[in-house]
Amino acid sequence: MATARSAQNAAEKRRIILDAAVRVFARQGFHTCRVSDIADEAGVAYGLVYHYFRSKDEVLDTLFLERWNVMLDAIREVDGQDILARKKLEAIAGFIVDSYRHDPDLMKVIIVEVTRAANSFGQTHLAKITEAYNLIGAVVEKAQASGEFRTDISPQFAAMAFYGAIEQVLTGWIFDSLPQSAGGFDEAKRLIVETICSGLDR
Amino acid sequence: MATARSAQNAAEKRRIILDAAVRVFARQGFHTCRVSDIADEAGVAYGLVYHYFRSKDEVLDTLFLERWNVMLDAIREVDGQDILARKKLEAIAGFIVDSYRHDPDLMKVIIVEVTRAANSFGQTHLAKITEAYNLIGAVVEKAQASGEFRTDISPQFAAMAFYGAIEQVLTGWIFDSLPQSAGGFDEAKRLIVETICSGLDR
DNA sequence: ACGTCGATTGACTGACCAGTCAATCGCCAG
DNA sequence: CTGGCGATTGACTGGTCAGTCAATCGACGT
Repeated sequence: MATARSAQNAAEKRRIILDAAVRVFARQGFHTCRVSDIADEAGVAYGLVYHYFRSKDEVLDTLFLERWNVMLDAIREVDGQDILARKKLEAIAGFIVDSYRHDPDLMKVIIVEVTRAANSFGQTHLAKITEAYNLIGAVVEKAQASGEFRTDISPQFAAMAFYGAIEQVLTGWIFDSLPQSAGGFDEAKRLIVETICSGLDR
Repeated sequence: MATARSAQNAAEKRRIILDAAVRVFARQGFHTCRVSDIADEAGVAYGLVYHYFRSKDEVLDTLFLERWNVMLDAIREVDGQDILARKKLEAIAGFIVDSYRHDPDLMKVIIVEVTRAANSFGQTHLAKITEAYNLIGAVVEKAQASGEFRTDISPQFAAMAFYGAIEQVLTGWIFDSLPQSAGGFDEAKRLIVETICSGLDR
């Protein structure tokens, strides 16, 4: 039966190209790399990239949306749980940090080429990106309503501060402005949440 | 006397091109715009851009370094004062927010095209960017030594969280993910410092 | 007047690269 | 075996632009 096996092969090839693209984008950057670099890295012919994707852009779009949707689902799932907001923020920060630990190249691409590049690609995905801020904002808002968080900081601001802190730490790791010590990942989760929830004051 | 007047004219022309570049970069992004767009916006001939700058890159480099050095000096100046660290952070956040208020286009270019694009341009300026983190880290470190800040959060982390929060808020304004209300700028300074120093907990 | 020299012009070139497409491959059904 | 069809190939095209350069301008000193 041709259909099933070839469908599987097709999906595998597509994945091979996507994975190669992650490595190439992470190494050279989206703008600086050529489509032929992706093809070479994947070990396929130039034209095959265009068999599986409409354009170079679509490759990056796919990578971003795949991962970002997983993250949005994770945040929604966490928010549905009946736990303290601080625990929710810990889980969210943990998810993002673990994403980086598990596949630093992919996270580098998403952050550097999409999230932090709202001018070019981010523009297309601005709504999706903003969705994350809104979900985090909702966590904060509920915590304010329940009395867990103070109410004189707008949830949207709090969300930006929280997400910004995480992204800055990842960016620091990505570009070696911040040392990645051995047990640094778990330490990082704690420090981020601790800073945002309890503050630096003694 | 030719020298003085022409030197002034030259400096003015250079400035006209730089200012035009800010508008063009902010509107279209560095990668997407052409050098001819800058020349058109400045009302000069294409070739003149290359009389004043070695390359398109050098135009962006100049814009970034001009502003970033001012900021580094401002941070150093603030840190030299004998005030609470919280006041120092307020002054630093205030300086950055005011920079945005005063020239949103320039800040957009610096953040979007350099600071948050460490892959392409940021790589060149990584050392300069990191210098800011280190200066902020030093503020925190001293505050820990004096007992003003808790000592279980590394100064480097705190600096990243603080700077990340600010940059994320500016990015939110830049791309309209975050509403810029009328008195929002001063409110923003307060909220950022309040969040990082005192935390969200009630 | 006139010569000099930096400022200014914009047409042109060379390189680069995304995307196309006609040709070939190879798997499977009949 | 064979025909069909999707997968795969990679040479080629068209368009885009950064950067060059020879020509012109014009301010100023003599």
